Formats: sequence, C-alpha cells, structure tokens
Amino acid sequence: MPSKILPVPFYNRPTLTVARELLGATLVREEQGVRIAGMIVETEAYIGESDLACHAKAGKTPRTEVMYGSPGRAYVYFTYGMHWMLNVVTEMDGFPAAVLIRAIRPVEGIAIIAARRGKQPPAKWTDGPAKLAQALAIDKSFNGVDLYNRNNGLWIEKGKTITDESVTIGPRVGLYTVPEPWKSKPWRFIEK
DNA sequence: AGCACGATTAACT
DNA sequence: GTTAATCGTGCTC
Repeated sequence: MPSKILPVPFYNRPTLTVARELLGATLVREEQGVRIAGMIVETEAYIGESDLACHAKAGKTPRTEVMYGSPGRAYVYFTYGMHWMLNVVTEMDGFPAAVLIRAIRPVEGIAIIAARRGKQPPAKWTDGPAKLAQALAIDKSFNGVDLYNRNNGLWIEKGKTITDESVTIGPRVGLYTVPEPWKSKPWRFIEK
C-alpha cells in the first residue's frame, strides 16, 4: 500500500494552494505507537517578508529561520507567554512562507485528547491553534522537523477531498496591529 | 539591560 | 462584550 503521507512536492507550491488543499488532510501525532489524529478544518497562509502579518517581515532571524528553509517542515513558535502554534513551511527553499494549522476535528486518540483537553467541552478541544498544539503535545521540540515521514512522530496524511462549496474563505484573525492591506487579505480557509 | 508586543485562550461581567 | 495570564523575540538604548 502506498504511503498516505503528503510528500515534499505537495508543500513546494504557492502557499495559498497548500493552505486550501490542507483542508481535509489528516494531522497525525504518534506517541509511543499510539496515534492521535484529526482532520484539518481551518488554515491560514503567511507569505513572505512583504506580508506584514508574517513573522518573516522581520527578516531572517533565529526564530524565523525555519520558514526560510525547505518546504514540508514544521515551524513551531511560542506566543502570548503560554501558547504553541503549529505551521507547515511552504514554497521553495529560501522563500519564507508557512501555513498555520488553526483547527482540526479529532478522529483518533480521542481518549488522550480528552485527558489533555477534558476541562473543556469536546467541541472546544481542538478548535484553535494553541488548543490543537496542546491536545497533540506539540512544542518547541517539533520546530524544524520533517512532516513528510514518520520519523518524528508528527506528519500529515492525504485525507478527504473538500469541495469549494464546503470552504469558507475570509481574512486572517488576531492581526490587531497589522496594517492594511495585509490585515484583510482573504488568506484564511475554513471547512464548514 | 530594558521594553513593548503578540498568527491566543479561558474566565470573567 | 472585556481582560488577565505569561515569556520569547526583536528592537532600542
């Protein structure tokens, strides 16, 4: 049986295309042989130094270095003093861009997710970027790891195809101090 | 060395 | 609707 894991060429494409096509894909975390997985239902694109919402606006720094690297790797960063965010690096080596995985729908490893997120109702287990990172135990140690093989306990598999009728496109969120037009770019993709 | 801010969340009123 | 929590990062001095 051929691997279901999305290969490097999938990520080595325009970021908006990758963000759109990641909807329906399966984000998989494997811990000690146990799978925790969910279908990706919300993404956002962050594209290049000219995108003033993208961390790469500051240029290549220790923090943003991964985004400048080869596609198909994880860019994990820390914010608000307590939250981890998972992104997937896109486009050619040298161009800084990534897709933020904003939400997933739990499919496997529900018991583990419940143990980590059980204080909240199931609908709120993985409906935000910091929430899914917590549910899947993703932190700084995953920054820069390959997502196109099983070596690192984190990868993305081809999943369900989502039709355009089931996709809502809108502006990215949380960009309070980002100037226009970047603040309103319709670079957020949601599976209804 | 110090500072302002943040691709958020949960718990409030 | 508002706001505290909490600290790495990048910028200024």
